[in-house]
Amino acid sequence: MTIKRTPKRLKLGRKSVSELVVVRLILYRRILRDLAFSGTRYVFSHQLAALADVTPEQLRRDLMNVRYEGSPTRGYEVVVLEECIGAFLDPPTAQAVALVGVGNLGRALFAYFLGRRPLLQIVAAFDIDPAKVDRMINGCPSYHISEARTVMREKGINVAMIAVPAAAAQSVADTLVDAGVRSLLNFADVRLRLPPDVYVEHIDIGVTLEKVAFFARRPAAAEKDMGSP
Amino acid sequence: MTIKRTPKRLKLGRKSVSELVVVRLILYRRILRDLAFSGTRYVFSHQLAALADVTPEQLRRDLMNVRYEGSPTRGYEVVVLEECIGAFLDPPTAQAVALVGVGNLGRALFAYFLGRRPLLQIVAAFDIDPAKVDRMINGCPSYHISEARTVMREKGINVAMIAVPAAAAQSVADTLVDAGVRSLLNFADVRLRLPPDVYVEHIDIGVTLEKVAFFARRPAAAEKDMGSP
DNA sequence: TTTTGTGAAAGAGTTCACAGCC
DNA sequence: GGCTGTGAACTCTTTCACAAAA
Repeated sequence: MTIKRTPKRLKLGRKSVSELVVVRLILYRRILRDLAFSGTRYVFSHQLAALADVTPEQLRRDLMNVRYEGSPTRGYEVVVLEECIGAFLDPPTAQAVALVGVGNLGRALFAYFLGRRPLLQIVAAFDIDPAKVDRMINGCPSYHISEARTVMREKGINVAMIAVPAAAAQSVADTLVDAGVRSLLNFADVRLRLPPDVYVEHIDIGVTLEKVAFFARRPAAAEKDMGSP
Repeated sequence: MTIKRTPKRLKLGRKSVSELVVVRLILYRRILRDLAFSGTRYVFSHQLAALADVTPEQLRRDLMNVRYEGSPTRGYEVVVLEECIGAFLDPPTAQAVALVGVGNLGRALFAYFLGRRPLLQIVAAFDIDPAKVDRMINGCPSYHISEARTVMREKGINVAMIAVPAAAAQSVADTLVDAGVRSLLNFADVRLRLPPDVYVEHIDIGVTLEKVAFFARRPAAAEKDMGSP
């Protein structure tokens, strides 16, 4: 009966993909890498789905976004599928990442990225503490935050991680956006207010732990996860 | 035409609430605390919604889960609403939390919980490194992981955070479940396979950064966030 | 057979739109 | 007027179920 029409959401880039699909594709690829490393040649959707903790139907639907078809007899060829997902996900060229805040969390992030992820490298760290500035940290130069604009333009950085105390996060984010950042990963437990063309992802540890504690006292009903990323 | 019937998902606890609603309620409460601290007495839904980066309609719908009604003239009374959300979210008694892995990330987590969150306290830390075991870390005793079962039973811990290398995470998780944990927050970048009555939340930093990097190179379409937690 | 890829249906979550109230 | 609470509509996501393939 309703004659409504809400066109909305014109495709972005080539074809519009939801964040949920992107996250799962990233996850599938990681699992495929492990499989390839352990010598597996082929996987069926139900096997890969089990490893990723999703249903086989969901996996297959997600893979429709990638240009690759499996064989009904052998399933998916591990390395080929991994490459096809990569072709979909990866930037044409490596992306440089900045890290702001070199406290415990910042150092943990450095440790995380040591060795892996050649396409995403932390190439600059920032802080305000004079003791942490103008040094090399895990092979990466650190600067005072006041130099952000210059350094980030120079190195062409457009992705940054914020690992500073909550009180400083908004001002740091403003500085980064001013320095040309397009996309942010924020670990401080404040919601950042930024221009709509900047993509922000919050990893809110406090909220997440409260959530986990909340669901720790449910009756006994099995509930699925597939949560944060 | 289809005569299908899929009853499914019987309510859990009192009334079934989705994870998304729980996360947002936790977020609203944090913002209400800040507002109360800064002396604000009343908020309208559109103000609180703006601070939480959701629509006013969504905020109001989320609040339907909480036993509290606002006034059309003054909006919501900050401290009262905060308390009502607390009554919904909080455990009847404080919850004890364990932390496994006292590396950089583990120490960052300690720093995170210093002072705040009186209802969620890290009361035991575990590691395998002899240098980190049988000491006090931020006022919290640390034990070898082999003592987990005893210590956790003794202290009645049923929530744990896993901050160990990926290779060790599954085995740690198995140990914890054996020790009676009902709910886990996992920071290692592996998907844990656990019995369905254990609630698991993954904070997968690698996946999340790849996601952020992916969305850093979108055309220019404004996309909302409200992501991981 | 068992598996893949995919329309179609179901289920979740969000937004619209309006009644009722101050 | 401007606000809240909420049924109804809408949109997004997942699951079902089946044709086609090897």
